[in-house]
Amino acid sequence: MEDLEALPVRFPSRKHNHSSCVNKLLGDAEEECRRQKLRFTEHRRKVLEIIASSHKPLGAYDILEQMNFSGRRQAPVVAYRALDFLINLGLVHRLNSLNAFVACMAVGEDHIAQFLICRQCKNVGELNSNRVSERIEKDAVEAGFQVDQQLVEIIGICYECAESG
Amino acid sequence: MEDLEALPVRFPSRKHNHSSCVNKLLGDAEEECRRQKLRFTEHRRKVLEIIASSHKPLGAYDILEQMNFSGRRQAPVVAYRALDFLINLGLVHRLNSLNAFVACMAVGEDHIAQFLICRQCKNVGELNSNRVSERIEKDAVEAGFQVDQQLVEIIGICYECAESG
DNA sequence: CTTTTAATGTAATATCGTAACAGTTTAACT
DNA sequence: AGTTAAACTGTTACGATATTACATTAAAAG
Repeated sequence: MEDLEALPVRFPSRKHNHSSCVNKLLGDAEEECRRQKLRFTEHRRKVLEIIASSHKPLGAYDILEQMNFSGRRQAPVVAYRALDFLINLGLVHRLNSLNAFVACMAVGEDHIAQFLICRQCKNVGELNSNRVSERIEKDAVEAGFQVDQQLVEIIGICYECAESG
Repeated sequence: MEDLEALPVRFPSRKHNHSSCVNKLLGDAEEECRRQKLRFTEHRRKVLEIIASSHKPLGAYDILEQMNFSGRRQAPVVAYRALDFLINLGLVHRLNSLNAFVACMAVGEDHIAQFLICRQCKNVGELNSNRVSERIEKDAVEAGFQVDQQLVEIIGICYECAESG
């Protein structure tokens, strides 16, 4: 499967280093907020940090649990508010099939997010295939439908889980 | 837009007659249950009837409300059990983006369901494009991912809503 | 007709998400 | 700086969605 290494987008490997994801995302967030004159507050930073530290989707209440930095238990709405903000900024995606959230792996690439969800290791990758989104757009139009938003979530097994049985 | 009339699959028109949908679906259900030696009980029939009577997605609790035929309020689990059964049989689909359910419009056609959800009239159609599902399959494989299940939900405006402003 | 499997009834509870509103901080503008 | 407007936070309560557990009943298979 060596040839796959050359592909532009690939399911994230288990070995890969998350801390670089986190740093990149936090940097992107800061820059984007500066540009749009939005406030990158502590809650928002913390939530992004938590989400970015894993490629496994996290539920809002999982995130909430990890927000106890001041010893206090936060109300759910705190997590949801930060998530809404980050989603609007395109830094976080919501997985509708799991009621869960993942960090965006393609910030600034102007993509229509499409997700690959491994049901074994639970990691999530982004497919983000223009060929898929264009095909959807064309076929929908043929069916008499004008597309605003596409939701593509693909459940299966990633190559690493497939290899390790 | 007359030429669209010739298309094999099209977003369901407002004018179209639901009672034929209901009858067809109930017939399919009975036949399928006979074939697989499964029981098509009252709850299951009722839930299918309720869902099939509309192309608008219904939440489990909406369905539950309409199940008060014996004057008694049923417990949520009653609706969920029937829904699970019908989904396994392929007679009902779940819309993850809405936490809601619709009747299948292509029973027995061996399709991978893809949904068109009109955000104005709330009706739902099925796109069920093989070109889309094959494109997804191919691109996922290229990304090192083996597909088990595809989830495609497309939000937008149907042609009738678009025409009427 | 008895055994086993499937379905139901019922209560309780888990999980996910939002509304409402008072209080505080920040930015923007005199 | 002082004032105002906008955005963010804290807190409580609640609404919406979904599942677990277990006792009971009904149906099918032997």
